[in-house]
Amino acid sequence: MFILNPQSGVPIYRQLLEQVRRMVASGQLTPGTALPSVRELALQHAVNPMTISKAYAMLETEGLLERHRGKPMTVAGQARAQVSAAKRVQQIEPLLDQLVLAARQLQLTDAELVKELRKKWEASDE
Amino acid sequence: MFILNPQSGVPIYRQLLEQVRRMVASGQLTPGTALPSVRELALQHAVNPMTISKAYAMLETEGLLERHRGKPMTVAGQARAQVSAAKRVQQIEPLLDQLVLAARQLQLTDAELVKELRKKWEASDE
DNA sequence: CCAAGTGTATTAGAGTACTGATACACGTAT
DNA sequence: ATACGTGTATCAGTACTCTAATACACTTGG
Repeated sequence: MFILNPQSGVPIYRQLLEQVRRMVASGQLTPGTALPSVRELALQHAVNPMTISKAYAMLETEGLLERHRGKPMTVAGQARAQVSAAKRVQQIEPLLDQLVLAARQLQLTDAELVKELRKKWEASDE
Repeated sequence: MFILNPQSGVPIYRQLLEQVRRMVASGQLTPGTALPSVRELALQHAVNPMTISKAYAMLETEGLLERHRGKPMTVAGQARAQVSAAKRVQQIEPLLDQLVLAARQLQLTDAELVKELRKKWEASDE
């Protein structure tokens, strides 16, 4: 359900935060949906359960998740299911900034960059 | 000369490492070129001089920079000036992977993604 | 020579991220 | 009631990142 890479340099909890935010914003996670359990995610990604739990707790503070004792965390009712495309685009701006900076410093052309992006896009098309 | 963002979550020394690598790979930094001094960069970005020094030291270990006592670090002679486009493209793969994952989770279309990328590209056109 | 410029070694400390072990409170199915 | 499923609090410890304050060795320009 989530893709967590402990080797990427990006803290695991932050990867999880961002991915949940995105999937709620896009409506792939709708209000009421139960999230994978802390222990399940931890086992699956060879990560400590508390790392997951803390990420979930932060998302609850944000109002994105709801906590029900003894039951799995669920997507909060107040979490707007479908955010406008414009607002969703805002969430990838930091990544775009990083990418464009890197491509410029490598003196790639915009054509090369777009070509590689399209290639990756197709490759992730399951 | 370099763009360092202490707030980005990516360690400063790593941002510097990557940017030097890219600019050497693209030939924007040629063998013999002197790099900005440790103290200059540190002042400019409100960062501790040792943070810069340590990044430089790592780049020397990599063979990308050369150290001359009492003089600025320079790009090493062995550092291949112009790496092939194919190899340069490899350096942005992790960023592309992150971006595509994010865009998919946000359920953006490839058209929207490419459009935003082009927009950022133009905006960074100095 | 001397002052100012290079990079660096050393040591100390703070803050964050993550691990690991343990224990607890609550809900649900049997 | 029992067993198992949730999430969580706590405490300790490790590793990494960055800051800070010194001091040193070297080169260059006056």
